[in-house]
Amino acid sequence: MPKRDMKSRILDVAQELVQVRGFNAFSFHDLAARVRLSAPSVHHHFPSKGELGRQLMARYRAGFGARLADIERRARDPRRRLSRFLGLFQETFRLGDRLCLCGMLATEYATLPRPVRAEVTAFYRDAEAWLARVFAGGRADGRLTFAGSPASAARTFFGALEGAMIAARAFKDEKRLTSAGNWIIQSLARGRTA
Amino acid sequence: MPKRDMKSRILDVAQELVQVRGFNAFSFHDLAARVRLSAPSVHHHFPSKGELGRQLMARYRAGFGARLADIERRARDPRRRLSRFLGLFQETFRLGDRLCLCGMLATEYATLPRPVRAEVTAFYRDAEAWLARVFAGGRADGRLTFAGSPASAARTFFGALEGAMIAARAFKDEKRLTSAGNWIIQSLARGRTA
DNA sequence: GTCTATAAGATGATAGAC
DNA sequence: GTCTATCATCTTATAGAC
Repeated sequence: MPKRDMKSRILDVAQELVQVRGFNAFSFHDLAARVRLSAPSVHHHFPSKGELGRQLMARYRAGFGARLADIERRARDPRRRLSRFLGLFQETFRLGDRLCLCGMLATEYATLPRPVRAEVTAFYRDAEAWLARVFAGGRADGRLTFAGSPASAARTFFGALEGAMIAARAFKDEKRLTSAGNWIIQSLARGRTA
Repeated sequence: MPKRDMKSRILDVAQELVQVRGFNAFSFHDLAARVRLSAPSVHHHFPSKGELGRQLMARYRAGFGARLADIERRARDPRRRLSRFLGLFQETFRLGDRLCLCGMLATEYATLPRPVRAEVTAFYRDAEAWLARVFAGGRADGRLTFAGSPASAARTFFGALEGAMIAARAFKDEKRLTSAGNWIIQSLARGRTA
C-alpha cells in the first residue's frame, strides 16, 4: 500500500494553508510546491479552487462529526462532553498557528464561492445541533443550568470558542482558548460536580 | 469647507472593504474605483498596502476607544456598560455584512505585515482592559458575579462577541450576536437587577 | 498523473507628465 | 493630487506532450 492517496495529501496541505493563511491567501503554486507537484497537477485533482475548498470543508465536517460521535460514546456527563468539545479546538491549536477551518472560512464568507459557503453553514448547523443536544440533555437531568434555549447556549458556546481561538493564535497563548471554554462550562455548573 | 478630506474618504472605503472582504481580498484598484480615483492616486496617500492597513486599524482603535469612554461617562451600571459594548457590535453589523475590523484582521493575522499586527493586538488589549475594569468594578460593588479574574471574563466576553458576529453575518441573523452577548451578560447577573 | 508552456487577467508599486 | 503608462510578479486555469 502507498503511504497515502495524492488527493488526500493535497487536501491535508490545503487544509493547513487555509487554517493558517486563509482561503484567499494561498495559491495553487504554494499548495503544489508543498506536495512536490506542479500547479497544473493539482488542477488535475481539483478542477477549480472553489471545488478544492468545497471538498476540503466537506471532509473537515465529516471528520469533525466523527469526533463528536466518538465523544458522545465515551463521555456521558454533559460537562465532560463540553470539555471534550473544547479539547478538539485545543488539539487544532497545538498543530501550530491554525484556526478552526470553519471559523476561518466563515470570516472570509463574503468572498467564498457558493458551494463553499454551503459547507460552512452546514458545519455550523452540525456542530450547534450536537451541542444543543448536550445542553438539552444536561438540563433534562439537572446537571446543567443555563438561561435561554439549548440552541442559544450551543451557538454562544461554539461562537465563543471560535472567537477565543482567533485571539489565542494572535497572542500565541492557548490559555485564551482554554479559559474561555472553561469559563462558560463553569458558569453552567449547578449540578453535583459544581 | 469640503465635505471631507480625501485621505479620510479612502480610509472609510478601505475600512468597509476590509470588514466585508478582508485585507487579502481587496485591491488598490477596487478601493480606488470606489472613491473615483486611479490606483496610483491612492498610493499617493498611502505608500503601501501595509501602511494603509496600519493607519486603518489605528484610526479604528482610536474611534473605538472614544466610544468606550463615552459609554463609561453615560452608563454607570456594569451590566448596562456591557450591553452598550455589545451595542457597538450590533451597530457595525447593521452597517451591512461587516465584521469587527479587529476580528477580521486577527483572523488574517498570519499574513499581515508586522505593523498591522501590532495594531491588532493593541486593539485587543485596549478593549479587554476596558472590559476588565467593568468586570472588576461590578464585582467590587457586588453587582456582578463571575468565576475567575476580571481579565479572563473580559477576554471571554470579547472573544464571544467576535465569534458570534462572524456567525451572525454568515447566517444574516443579528440575533446570533445579540443573544450571545445577552447570554453571557445574564449569566453574570446576581445583583439587584437580576 | 505528471509535466512544460502558455494564456489572460489581477496585483502592488514606480516614473514621470499635467 | 491626480493622471497615464509601465513593470515585474502572481494567480487561476487550459492545452497538449509524455
